[in-house]
Amino acid sequence: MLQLTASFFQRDVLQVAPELLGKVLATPKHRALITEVEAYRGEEDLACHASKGRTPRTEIMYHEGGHLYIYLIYGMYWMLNIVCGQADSPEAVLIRGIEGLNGPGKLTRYLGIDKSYYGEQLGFSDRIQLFDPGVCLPYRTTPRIGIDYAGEPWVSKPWRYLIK
DNA sequence: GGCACGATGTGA
DNA sequence: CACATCGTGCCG
Repeated sequence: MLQLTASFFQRDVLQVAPELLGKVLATPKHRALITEVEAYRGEEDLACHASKGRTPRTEIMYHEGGHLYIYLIYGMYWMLNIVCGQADSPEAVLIRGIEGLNGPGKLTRYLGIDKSYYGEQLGFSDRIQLFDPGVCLPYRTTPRIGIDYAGEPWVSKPWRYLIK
């Protein structure tokens, strides 16, 4: 199976996100199909952490696609994101679900992903890789979860993608 | 330094 | 529905 590398992610996050469905997320101990993702796109997207501008936390989102953006939420759960797009265009895909595990916090706990993965580069890492089984799966979209605070139009953008 | 608040999950 | 639990952004 071919490994996904930088160029795959260095495109508009809205194009990359649906294509991530069905890709295989691999660590030394696990291997699982991605079933659900969400797109966060640019400083103008008030649901995107980059809407607060460039900070130590969001710094990696300003790098070119292919890096991992990891952050802690509710003091308990590590969120796994893949940076997309070109440098200085802060975009990322949140991995929300893998086969057999729904929920972004559950999958990182299961895979053992934490802050130490921040900035890791897909294609160069030996702790985490993404493979392409070469299939395109039918999917549906919905608004993103848990971002009511962002308000319109962001709360209504159909930027959550799930395998049908 | 202090404070409010989450891109969540669990259990009553 | 309550709440655990802590890094981050923002204010002072």
